[in-house]
Amino acid sequence: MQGRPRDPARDEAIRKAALELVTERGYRGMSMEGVAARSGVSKQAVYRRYASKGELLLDALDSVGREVFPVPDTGSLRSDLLPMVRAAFDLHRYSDKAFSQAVAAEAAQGPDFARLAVESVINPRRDLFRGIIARARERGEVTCPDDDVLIDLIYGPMWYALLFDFDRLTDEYAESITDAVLAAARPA
Amino acid sequence: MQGRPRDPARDEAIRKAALELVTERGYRGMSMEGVAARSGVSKQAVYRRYASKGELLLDALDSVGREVFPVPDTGSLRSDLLPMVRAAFDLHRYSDKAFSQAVAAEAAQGPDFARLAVESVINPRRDLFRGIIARARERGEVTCPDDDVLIDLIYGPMWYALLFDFDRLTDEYAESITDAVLAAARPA
Amino acid sequence: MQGRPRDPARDEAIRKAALELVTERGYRGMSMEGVAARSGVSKQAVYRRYASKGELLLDALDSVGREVFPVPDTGSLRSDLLPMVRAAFDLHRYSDKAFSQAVAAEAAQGPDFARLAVESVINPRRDLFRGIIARARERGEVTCPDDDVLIDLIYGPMWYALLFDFDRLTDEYAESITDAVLAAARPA
Amino acid sequence: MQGRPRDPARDEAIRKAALELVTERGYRGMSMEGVAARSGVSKQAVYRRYASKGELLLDALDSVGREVFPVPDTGSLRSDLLPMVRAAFDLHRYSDKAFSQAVAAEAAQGPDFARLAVESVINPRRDLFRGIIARARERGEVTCPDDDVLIDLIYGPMWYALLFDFDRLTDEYAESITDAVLAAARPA
DNA sequence: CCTTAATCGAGACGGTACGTCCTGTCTTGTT
DNA sequence: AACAAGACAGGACGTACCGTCTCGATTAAGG
Repeated sequence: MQGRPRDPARDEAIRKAALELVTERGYRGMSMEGVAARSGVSKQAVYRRYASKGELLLDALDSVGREVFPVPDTGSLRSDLLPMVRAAFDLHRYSDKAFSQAVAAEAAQGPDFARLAVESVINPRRDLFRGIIARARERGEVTCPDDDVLIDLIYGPMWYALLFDFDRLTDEYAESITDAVLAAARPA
Repeated sequence: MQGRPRDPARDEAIRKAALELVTERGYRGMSMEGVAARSGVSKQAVYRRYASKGELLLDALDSVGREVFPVPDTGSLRSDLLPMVRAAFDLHRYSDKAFSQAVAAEAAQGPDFARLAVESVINPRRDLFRGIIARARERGEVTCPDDDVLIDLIYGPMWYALLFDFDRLTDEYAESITDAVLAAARPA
Repeated sequence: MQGRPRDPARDEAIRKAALELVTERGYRGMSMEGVAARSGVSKQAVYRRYASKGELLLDALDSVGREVFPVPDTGSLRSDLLPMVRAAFDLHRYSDKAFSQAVAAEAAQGPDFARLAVESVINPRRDLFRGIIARARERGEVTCPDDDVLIDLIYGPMWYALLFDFDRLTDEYAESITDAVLAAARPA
Repeated sequence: MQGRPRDPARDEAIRKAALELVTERGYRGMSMEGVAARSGVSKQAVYRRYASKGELLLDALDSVGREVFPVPDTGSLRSDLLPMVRAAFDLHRYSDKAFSQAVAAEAAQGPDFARLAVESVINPRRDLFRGIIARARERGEVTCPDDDVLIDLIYGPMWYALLFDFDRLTDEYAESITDAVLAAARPA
């Protein structure tokens, strides 16, 4: 037997409240208590779904209609990469900033959440770049052995900027980073 | 000035307790309350010295006998860079890991601490690389216009790994990153 | 009437669980939740039968095979009374202690349950003594006008001892109380 | 060293709130949370003073200006006893009813509080009668060996009536009980 | 030498959030 | 209908820190 099913409307309300709170007031301002209050849901209903603030955070993040960014395939690594990097930086510079900082805050507080975040947020995003790099490698545009290092060169600086609130994720910066990746991909 | 002077022994005890707690129990396990208790000092004595957990964190970090790493000057960018990157990665992989993660956690929670951390920890460390790069530029080893991007290529991936608890800050990784910086420094 | 009839096995299981819990863990340890869990019955099934913890308590109490104590008729008030008082004290001193204390706790918390308890537990027990006293009155052993006062002299001290956990309900005490009742029944 | 002293005004406010709540809403309506809220004091401040609802209850009870009832000494047991019994019944019939029922409820829920209550409330009240009985014994008005039984004959029925919400603590009842005590004190 | 003023410990204080438990109701699908 | 399962709002529980605030007791430097 399976009992009364969870009310999807509540799922929704909880995620919405979490998103709002984290956006408006940052990581510190999003409490389980606050989420319950704002969503008009009992604390139990929140804890039934999420054992911790972190889980809720990730699920809320997931549920945001991650509009799929079409991975480009132009035949040139640079022109494939640049718009992707720009899009990533833009996203984290504006709409997702508070959110990503919350993820960073939680991740830095313990490996449990870190693992979770890697699985559900970090890796999927990294994967977007793997196809591009693989194709470029076939074309001979990439000779360095390790794809992951190249991806680290993109996301590393991005999270670094997010973490310390550098106001650096501009289009020019995206270009600089892209060029660095290109250089590293095919070292002299 | 008059009145009873602050007891330096207490300064020390507080920093020590903070370090111990953050090392043993991570960011979450270091509370002002706990620091006071462990150091055998009153809460007031802590707050008199540090307005916030963050300030204490940074000061404790500062006070760790930052044994000055002698910045090398070998005449070649690669051989200057590599030991520095290795040392940085090593430090954050072992002794300073919990501590740096605490800094990350706090920084991600608000711009106030982020600014503070940049000033007292992030920038000084970046500066270590500036001299190296400047000398290399004079020798013609660096043609890319922006030093900061190069430094981001080092520290970005490092903090990224710290943040999400990647176990990646090995010597090989230091070499990969160094090579990427070299390639980016003098793009084809 | 239509629909599925109630399962008597569940009636039984519920009462049993209630008795066990109240005996093992006292009033505090008997929750509707706990009863449902222990009896392997849904909470709804419990609430369908009993609107409140109190009702369940009383019904469970009732259902305990109240082995009927044969009311004596020896021709003398004292020898009728004494075994009855002893039996009552004994019962509440041992097997029924936790249970009666639970009834007391619930009764003290509101007049609703108090009324219920009086009806289903208190009065029936008082009635046991009425016949004895009536017969004694006919024999001229009782001259005081009010039977109820005499019964209060028995049960009052008993519940008082139960309430404040006096360890006083011994056989000697039963004798003392009986003698007091006798004296009060035919005052000088 | 002894730190900041507790604010007596808060002591007072807490007790007052507890009294009000228990009077207005009964035992069930008095929660630690509610007391804190009504008294405008933090929950901590309440828990710092009282480890449990019971302790607070007793202290609040104690603090009520128990106007000392002058123990009479008229030379006759009956005329000493009657006003005392009347006063006791009256008190518990009116002003103290909710309060005493709360004490009963808590006492019935566990021996810890029961012991506490006996010590601070039950025994002191019993002691009021000891002097009277002792004097009467000297005068030869009391021949029964045990004072405690006589006192049980008074307080037993009283708490019994309180517990099950009998509306019986009238002046006539006080007289009946007094006469019963007299009879029991000097049995034929 | 004797104020004067900041320090010290201890710990109270109002808050806020934590995560758990129970109450009594309700909503599923199953029997 | 009753049933198991379990979601639900609400409310209380007792605990932990936060940062501020009294206390009375030191502890130096400056008058």
